Amino acid sequence: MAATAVEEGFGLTRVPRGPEAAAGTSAVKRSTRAEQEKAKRLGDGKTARERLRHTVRTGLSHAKDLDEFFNLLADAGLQVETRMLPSGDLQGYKVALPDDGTPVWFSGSSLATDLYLPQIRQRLTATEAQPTAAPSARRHRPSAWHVATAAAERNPHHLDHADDGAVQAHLTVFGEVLYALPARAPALLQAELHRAALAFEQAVHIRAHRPPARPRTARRPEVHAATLAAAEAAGHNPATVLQQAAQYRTLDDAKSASEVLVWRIHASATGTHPAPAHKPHKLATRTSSPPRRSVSDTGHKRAIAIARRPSTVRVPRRRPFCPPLGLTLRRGVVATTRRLRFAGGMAQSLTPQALEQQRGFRGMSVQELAEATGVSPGSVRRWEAGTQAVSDRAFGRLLKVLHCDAQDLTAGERGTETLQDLRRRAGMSAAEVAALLRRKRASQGLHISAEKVRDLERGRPVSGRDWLSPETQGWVARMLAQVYGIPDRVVIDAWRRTRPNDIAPTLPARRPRNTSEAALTIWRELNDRQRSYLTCIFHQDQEAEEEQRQNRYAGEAHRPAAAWRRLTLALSAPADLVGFTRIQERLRKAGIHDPGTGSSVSALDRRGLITVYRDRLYVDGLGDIPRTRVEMTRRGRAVARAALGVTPAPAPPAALLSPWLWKIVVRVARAGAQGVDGSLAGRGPHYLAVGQSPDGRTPSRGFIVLRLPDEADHGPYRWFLTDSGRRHIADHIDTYRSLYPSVEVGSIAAEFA
DNA sequence: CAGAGGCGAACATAAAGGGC
DNA sequence: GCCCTTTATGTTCGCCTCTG
Repeated sequence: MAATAVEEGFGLTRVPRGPEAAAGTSAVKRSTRAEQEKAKRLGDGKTARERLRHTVRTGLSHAKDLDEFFNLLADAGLQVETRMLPSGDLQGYKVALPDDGTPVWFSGSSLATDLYLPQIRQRLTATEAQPTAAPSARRHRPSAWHVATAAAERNPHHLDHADDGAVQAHLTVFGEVLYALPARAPALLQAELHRAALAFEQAVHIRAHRPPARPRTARRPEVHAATLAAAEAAGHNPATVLQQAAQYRTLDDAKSASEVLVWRIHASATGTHPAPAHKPHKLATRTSSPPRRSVSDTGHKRAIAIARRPSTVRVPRRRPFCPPLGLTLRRGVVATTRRLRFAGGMAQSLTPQALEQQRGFRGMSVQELAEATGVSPGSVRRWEAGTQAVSDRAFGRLLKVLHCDAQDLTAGERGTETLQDLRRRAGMSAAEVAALLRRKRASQGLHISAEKVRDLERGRPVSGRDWLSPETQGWVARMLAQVYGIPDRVVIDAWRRTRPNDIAPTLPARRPRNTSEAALTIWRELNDRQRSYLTCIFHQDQEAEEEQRQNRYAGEAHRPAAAWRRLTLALSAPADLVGFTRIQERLRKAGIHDPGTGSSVSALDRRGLITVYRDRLYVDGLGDIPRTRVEMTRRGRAVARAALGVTPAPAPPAALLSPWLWKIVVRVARAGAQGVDGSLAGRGPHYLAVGQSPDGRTPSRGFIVLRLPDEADHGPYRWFLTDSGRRHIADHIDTYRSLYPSVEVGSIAAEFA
């Protein structure tokens, strides 16, 4: 029903083929099977055609004319060849990836219809013909980000009111903006923007045409998947997503307009900001709820089974959108919706349309996906039809094959994972995990079985006396992290979400490093002078490390170790002109009054305790003078520590936040129901917010979330604590207060104590 | 119009899940 | 740990659409 409405509303029925269909659209050309195989062989997620299409489109979006266009392609490292007519006019072009073998050429039209040379020429000409502002006005024009965002905000109006051609033009230009953005965006946003561009490319492709006189059912995967992609990728339809995006955060309240735009696009596409249940949904809502294990009146956890005999209830051929739980139409018959059992109970379940969309994006047929995933095509069809859940093992393989994140396939978001989600992502059954855990020494005595793993994941009491202690649970959490190949903190957070009423697991303390006898032996072999040098350099190194730590706490950007560990030892110039370096000062205090760069330094270098760098430094009045810099090696630090009896400061337990992130969490907690405004738009959200990821791979902590304030149904979104964040504060506030006394917790101390 | 490929449905079976 | 139930998956068949 919903699908029909969307299809009718947007004419998303079928894309005409052939040249007449291509005009004015950006229909992409699918990669051939051979190209996909080659990409797979090379361990590449993308085929050559996809890479070229992206690069060419990016170049086009930056170019003012054809010359610049070809120059940009060459600058991007592509091999470019043009064909000339006898008249001297350009006839066409072809491109190939930089390749040490025989280049495989693709003509522009074989990448996408809008990359055909006449189309490009037409577009560039049209761009040139645009009236431009007077030069004087340019000085005051708003930033490109503001312009782009404003254009995005106007798109809903165009979609609603403009004619078809104009709509297509707006969408094409917006798509080009999306392609151009990554080049200008901060590095951490580039991946998001790139994904948005790809999603939009698919969406625009099928928006182009009104339905033919005789409605037909889309059959081929690219057409159907793209239809869904349009709805799905853009939060179900382009008009709604853009309207919604415009209402999220105002540009003016954020430090970075680019982040706001990315946030808006991402939030619209993934439904990051679900309106509270009591409020009217502003997003084109997913009509599906993640299928959940139902609980009967008796409390007996038994799901309503999927019909084993579908002869009684015919499943419709197509269910583009998951029906709401409750009632749904099945070929004119009202029947109760059957809920999937989904092997994980509360696990984030696969969204059928998301799978179909991801498969469509990659141009894979059901057969191909089934082969790659190691299941039968029948299973893939049932997953996409929503009649069968994906097993834990198949889910993990699916993520690998589709090169996507769990959140791309499920309604779940990063930072909301349960223990079972983590296992499904790793593609393991409970029995496999139990077997792997049993092999670990730390699991001895725990008698880990698949049943205990399941009990743990369901929040049920785990049998066995040993399981009660937080220390044991900490060990289990760490072993799970090792088995799944993810950081401890991810498991700890998922553990707390899964078992909120338990005591938090305590991660095993880091073992104090033993003083190495080998290090002491090296120390004994040094003469007094060499020992003094090593000691002074070590102290200076530690001082630099502490300075660096303080700067980081103060919010300064991360600097690579090479930039601050390399210490200046000496300048070859009279001391009365250039003074002494800090290391030389230390050496003088230690009684070495001729602190030069001679044999002692070389001896330490030879033993691998320090690395010596020699270069020249320009000093006013003296010109270029030789400079000697030294950097301690790990071995050098170990020797100095062993000899001086210094034990490194214990690092905070892995599940705790850095002072910087703790400060953010405290700030959001202190704001309470008011929330914190968009000024939080730094890197913090990547580590802390639901739906984000610090590294594009592991989930964020999920401690804060951007949403409308309670009781508000419009206006700017603000940051609030999640339950997970609240629990984390309650679990660790005392530890944090002693670890980071400079972070003022204020009123929340009483609230969370 | 024939063949290929995609898809849904029906049935059989292996495996996971749950109760005791 | 056993046994029964439930569910995911494999296999096969027939229908539909597209392509040449």
